[in-house]
Amino acid sequence: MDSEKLAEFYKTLGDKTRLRILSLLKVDERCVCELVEILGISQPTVSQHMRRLKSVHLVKERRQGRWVYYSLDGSLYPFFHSILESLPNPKQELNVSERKMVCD
Amino acid sequence: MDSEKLAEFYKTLGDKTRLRILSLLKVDERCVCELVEILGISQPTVSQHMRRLKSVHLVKERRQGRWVYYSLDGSLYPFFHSILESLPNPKQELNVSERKMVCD
DNA sequence: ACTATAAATTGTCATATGGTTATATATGAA
DNA sequence: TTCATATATAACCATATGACAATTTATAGT
Repeated sequence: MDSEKLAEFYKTLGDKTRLRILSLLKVDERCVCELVEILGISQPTVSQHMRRLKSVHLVKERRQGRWVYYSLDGSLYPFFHSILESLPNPKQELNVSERKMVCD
Repeated sequence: MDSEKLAEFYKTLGDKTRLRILSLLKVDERCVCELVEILGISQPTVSQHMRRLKSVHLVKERRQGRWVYYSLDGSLYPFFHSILESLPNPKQELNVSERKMVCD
């Protein structure tokens, strides 16, 4: 991978909201509307972030009815698991019942 | 590390020029004036990049006379070596004699 | 076909970024 | 001290970015 593409990749990681999204996707796939609720930002903003994450193949999408579910897709990056490990735990992002589901 | 600081770290990596600098420092420490010549950008621009790289502890500096030599300092990051490995080879950045020195 | 809902796109705005030139600071040599 | 050189900082500018509201597109259900 050349500097240009690699920089694009890191630039995509260089945003607090996108890191939070990746943290959440570590736990489970999510549709846009779920992310909107959990993150407390507007739907278009989430969609833009997902587009960007998708453009560097950090996530992939799965359409199911009206919903588009996003999940991690780091297959391109040999060091992707290192990056994932470095992400903060998403527990605090989730509400009580979700957190319970994650941690049980 | 929280999302905020981690994003700052990746944002610092998210620039082509800074990645080129890190590639070069993989080979050996460099002073600012060397980087100016190799990279073909102005001295203030290099200094700004070095300040930013230093601010997230990706490089450290060593003053020697009038020169400030910068070298890698990824001690903070457990996955730093993974990131370094992903950097493109800096050979093409260097001129013939430098390349010879690096590769011999 | 009509309605409702999920997601994507567009337009706009404030701020951040990466480059430049000009200037200031720091160090070594004469 | 004076001069030369290496580096840092400041001021500026064009472009990129991340947020929002408004709109469009897509899909499911009635």
